[in-house]
Amino acid sequence: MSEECCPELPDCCDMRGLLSFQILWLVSKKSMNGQEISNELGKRRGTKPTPGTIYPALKDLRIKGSVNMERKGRTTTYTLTDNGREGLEIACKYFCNAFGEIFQEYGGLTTEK
Amino acid sequence: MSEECCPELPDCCDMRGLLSFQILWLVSKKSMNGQEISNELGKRRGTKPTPGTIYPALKDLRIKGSVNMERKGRTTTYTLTDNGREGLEIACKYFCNAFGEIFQEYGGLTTEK
DNA sequence: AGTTTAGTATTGGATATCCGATATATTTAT
DNA sequence: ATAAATATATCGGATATCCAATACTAAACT
Repeated sequence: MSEECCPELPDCCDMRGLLSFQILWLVSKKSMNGQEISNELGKRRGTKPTPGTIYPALKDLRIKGSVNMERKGRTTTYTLTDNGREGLEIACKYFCNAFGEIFQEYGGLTTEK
Repeated sequence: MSEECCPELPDCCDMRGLLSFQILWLVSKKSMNGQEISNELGKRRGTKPTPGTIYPALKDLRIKGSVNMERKGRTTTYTLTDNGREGLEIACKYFCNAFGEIFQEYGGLTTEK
């Protein structure tokens, strides 16, 4: 088996969305560059976002003031701003309120394999 | 206080997405008409989707074969198809794999108020 | 020096999700 | 019968999210 599980994409409904939210969540755990963020997203979503997806998203988050960019040589490190951390708190509340029941009812079933 | 909590929308990131997934989840619990589905979404998201949001989404799900429509008088009742139920299972797996950690780390904190 | 690789970035095109506005049909109320 | 309310539906416009393709820069390699 591979190192991480490989979630299949359903054909019943669209699973896009919440990319910027998930980026903020990941960056809140650890400041990372674009490739590292893409890798973390790939682990969770099954497919790594392409450059045309991830870099515009990061640019928007910078414009919103949610993350800082610091370029050093070849890589750009993204760090959560204070503003971003406050917003993320609200976003997590919103997210858990909207989707929490799905985990409570379904989430526990997949861990016991 | 009001009957349901009122999640605030963050300004740090976009919280759109997964509408069709959430509709399938709701309909899997109970066949409903458009207004009932909108009301359930409103409870979870804080704002009810407008007709311009919900009806095109339901139409797409019907075209995909995930739900059936049955019009009776003024209302149209939406029911999950077998195909939709299979897809929803996959979608839940995908969703929990992608976002589960956020609940595990954050979700429990909001229930104790 | 020259080549390759890694990381970043933009462009163009597609789709889903959002709203506000408008419209229609059915039911209920007057 | 008429009016009001309910439920459904479409249209136009905006934005986020997705990909494929292309391009650029800095580092590493030969």
